Amino acid sequence: MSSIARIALNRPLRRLFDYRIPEGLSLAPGQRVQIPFGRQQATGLVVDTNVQPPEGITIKPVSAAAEDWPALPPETFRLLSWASDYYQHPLGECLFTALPTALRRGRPAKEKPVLLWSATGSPDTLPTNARKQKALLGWLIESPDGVSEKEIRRAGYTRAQIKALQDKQLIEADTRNAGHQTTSSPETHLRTPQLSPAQQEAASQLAHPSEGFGASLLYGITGSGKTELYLHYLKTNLEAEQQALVLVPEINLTPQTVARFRHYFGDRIVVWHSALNDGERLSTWLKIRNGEPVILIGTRSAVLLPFTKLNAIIVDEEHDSSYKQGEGFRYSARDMAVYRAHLNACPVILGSATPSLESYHNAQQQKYQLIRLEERAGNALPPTISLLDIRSRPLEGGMSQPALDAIRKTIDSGQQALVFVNRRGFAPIMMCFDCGHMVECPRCDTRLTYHRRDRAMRCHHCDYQAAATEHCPKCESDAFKPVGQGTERTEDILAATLPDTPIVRVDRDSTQRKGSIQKILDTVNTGKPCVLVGTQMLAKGHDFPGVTLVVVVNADGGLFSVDFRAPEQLLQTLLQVSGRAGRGQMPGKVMVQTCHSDHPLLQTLCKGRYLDMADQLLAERETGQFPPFRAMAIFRAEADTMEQGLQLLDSIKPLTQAPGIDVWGPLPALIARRADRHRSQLILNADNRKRLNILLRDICNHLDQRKLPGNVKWMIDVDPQETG
DNA sequence: AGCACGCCGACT
DNA sequence: GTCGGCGTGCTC
Repeated sequence: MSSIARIALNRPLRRLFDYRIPEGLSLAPGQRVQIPFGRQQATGLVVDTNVQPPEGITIKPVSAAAEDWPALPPETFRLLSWASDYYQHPLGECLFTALPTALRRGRPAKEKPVLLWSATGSPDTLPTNARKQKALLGWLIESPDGVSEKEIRRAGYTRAQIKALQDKQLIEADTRNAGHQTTSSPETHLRTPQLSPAQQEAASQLAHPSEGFGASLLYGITGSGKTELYLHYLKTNLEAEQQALVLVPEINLTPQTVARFRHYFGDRIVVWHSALNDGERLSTWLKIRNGEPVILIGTRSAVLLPFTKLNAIIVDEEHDSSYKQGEGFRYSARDMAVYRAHLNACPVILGSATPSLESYHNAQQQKYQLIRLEERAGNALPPTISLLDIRSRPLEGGMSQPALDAIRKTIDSGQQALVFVNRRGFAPIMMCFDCGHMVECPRCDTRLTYHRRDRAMRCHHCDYQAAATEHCPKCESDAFKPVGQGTERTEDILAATLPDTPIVRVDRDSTQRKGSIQKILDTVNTGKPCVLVGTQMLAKGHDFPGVTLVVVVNADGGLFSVDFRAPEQLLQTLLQVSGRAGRGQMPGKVMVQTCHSDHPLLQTLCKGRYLDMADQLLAERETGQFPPFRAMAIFRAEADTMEQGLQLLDSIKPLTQAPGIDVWGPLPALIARRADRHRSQLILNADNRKRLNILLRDICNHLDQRKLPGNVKWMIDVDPQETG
């Protein structure tokens, strides 16, 4: 009797398929295979071997193994299998997200050989007007080792010019493999970061990789030098042949961050982020899979890479919500990093100035070791935070007079100021003061944001946009005015108030073009007086040593939100943005404009100790029986009508009735209609994670067997980041 | 997800 | 008469 392999496919199916393993072929979990599937050929991943074949079905044989080693090594395979079960997402899709595109499509696990062009003829035969071709040929004649197409194109030549020379048989391509770039010798990177006494104290508490699994929560206030600590840790603890993973939020993976790591580790540093193309991804993926001793700095999906010698994991800004994938396979890279460390029996360091309540709770429960770093490097003083009640103050474009005065004073004394606005565009609402009409998105239940720079009305929840109008589109009245604050409007007010001062706007619109953020940062880093105006983007990552004043235009959005995470997120944002102030020798000042200066949350904010606020927020979470005290999952439905989605969720509600599980809903989502899809949700809140997991699995099985109208989609979100 | 099968409307 | 619309069902 021949053996059977259970195989997962890259399809949204919650089931696996069994195949006969042909004589002479040996397969192991994680291995890539070619299989006949229906009447097509597909690429699959072996999940199990030696399983009992199903009855009454003719089993087809595996066509071939793509390679004789598992594309997903054991720990990576186990990590993804665990995640598939934990997040209740189809195993095949989970496993395949860990493969680069080429391997997903069944192509060989080999890098495309680099074509090197070299000259075979002389430029004499070229017509005189072919100047570019002549120049290129001249260059290639001087480069006997050949030049790659990438380099040629970077030098300003086009593919057509290469083709023209090739057709005339004046150049030829050599398919010789460029091979691995030689890594610079470790001798050139012997230096180790110098640590302050406070940093040394923190460093001494971190466990060595040889001690096996252990999670540490590094609470380090902004400016305390967490990155030096990471660098020092890796430098002194990671052996030459070992791999390490450093997770960072997308927005923090800047050339500066990478340069800082390269300074100590040279070419041992490799990066992984969304801007890489398929070829670069494959190349890095293979490096990791081959066990090359790299330190990988990467965003969310880097936690899925096939490390084989992983000995340390660092999650920087562990509270950052971008670690949670918001669609499809909705995993949390931070949580998977902790489980991965457990599987690899290595340490994981979670670092933040504003730890998530989840991680802080784990530290209090002694699951994580709490390490504090509460001293700013270089004796910089922490910023002072003050509230500015704007209830009865006249505002100019959202800015109160005291705030404008403070900004002017800062500029006059040769320093820089930062103004934080939580919305891009000019104004979030355009409203008619005659008929009361507000311009809405035709496809979503949202209002359109007015973008004055390009005279457009845009929806921030779908890709809809329309030309802005002078008059009310409904009643033609010219009492048609912007309501509320956006970054563009604040920029205008500041430009009018401070005509001789550069105003620099930083938001998604102003940084869209590649390299534009760098240009902006270069301007600011000259240290000349200027005002930075921007959104969340400003709160994350970048250092502005010249900034001594931070103004928060409006802090009230998160105070009374329906989302239980809103207060935590508000505090984190306010503290992160506050942390931008006063990095140099100048003490920083933060002014928070609010209509609720007596709100306890804002009161505690002024005292500035994040962990005190975290204690307060955790107490509220416990009273409300929210995570991390209970386990939460959301069933989301999406359909052409609200009725269909609610009906589906209503029909599964009886299945959720179990002891220890609270069920809320079904209810329309906060934005009930998005891109013409009606969204609803059923929230499950359980006192026991295991029981919740089993319940979710049962409901999935039930739903898989049911036939639903084609337009109705459902999905599960475990540990949701947003409950709206 | 693909892909085929299938059963109704407007075309050469 | 058939070309093609997308509803349903299946893939070891």
